[in-house]
Amino acid sequence: MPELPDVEVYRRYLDATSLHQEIAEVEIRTAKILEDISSARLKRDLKGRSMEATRRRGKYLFAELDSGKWFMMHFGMTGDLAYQKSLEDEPPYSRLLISFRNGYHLLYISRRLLGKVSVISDVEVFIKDKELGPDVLEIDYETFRNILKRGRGALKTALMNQKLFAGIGNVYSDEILFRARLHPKTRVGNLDEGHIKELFSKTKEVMETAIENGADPDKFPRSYLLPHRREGEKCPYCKDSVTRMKISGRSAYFCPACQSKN
DNA sequence: AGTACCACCTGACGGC
DNA sequence: TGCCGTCAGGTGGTAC
Repeated sequence: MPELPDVEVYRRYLDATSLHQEIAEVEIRTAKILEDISSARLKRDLKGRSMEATRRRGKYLFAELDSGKWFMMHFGMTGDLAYQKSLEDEPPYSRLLISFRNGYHLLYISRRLLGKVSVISDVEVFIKDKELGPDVLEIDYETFRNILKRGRGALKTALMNQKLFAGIGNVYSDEILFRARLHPKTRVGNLDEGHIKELFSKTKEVMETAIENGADPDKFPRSYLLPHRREGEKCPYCKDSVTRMKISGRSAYFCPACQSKN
């Protein structure tokens, strides 16, 4: 479930487990996850190296190698990391296996193969190539407002546009809109300063709350939409029914009573 | 330039 | 039980 909070949790996990250890072996089980790099090249770039630090931009995770290059990870819709000693209980869909000199292994897991890994030389260049907007965990209000005003169509679509804001995906955009009490189809151009302030603070609040709870939906406050994000479930505020609506190809869940259209 | 839809994959789940 | 359609937390390409 990798949106910004999930990837931030992975980043901290990587920090806590995998830094400063020499990579002894690399095994690519499914080459499909490689982005603009060959299996041989990825192995050459990782073997004998160690990860020294991590960075994240939106849903992209980067680990700096002691060579100065960066190991890039993106998780698609189904992705995870696992650090473990034994390979006996290896999780399914492990696509990349990094074995450290200490005997432990880091597994990159991707069921639907929509994620990508690579080695890049410059994170800033990578961000520029992908045209990623500012990370919403770090963005300040002025920037947030100016970017949002550039948006045109549905508010939900703008929030999820990684070129405007990096990090918000389908689930958390619904949560932000629910907490800001705005309809997902609200036209961006119709927002007033009060709406934008509310969106900014709810974006921060939702991201921070999600990270604090390990991006685990089961740990979310019951007053959030996420635990009730299914068609027909009761809205935690007004007991009206949560409704599903397709917006630019994705399912938006919202409460039609609480989230008025502007 | 912006927006909408499909493709990429592998399931999980509900209805019949 | 089994088959079928739909949906699933992302992104990039293509067609307007």
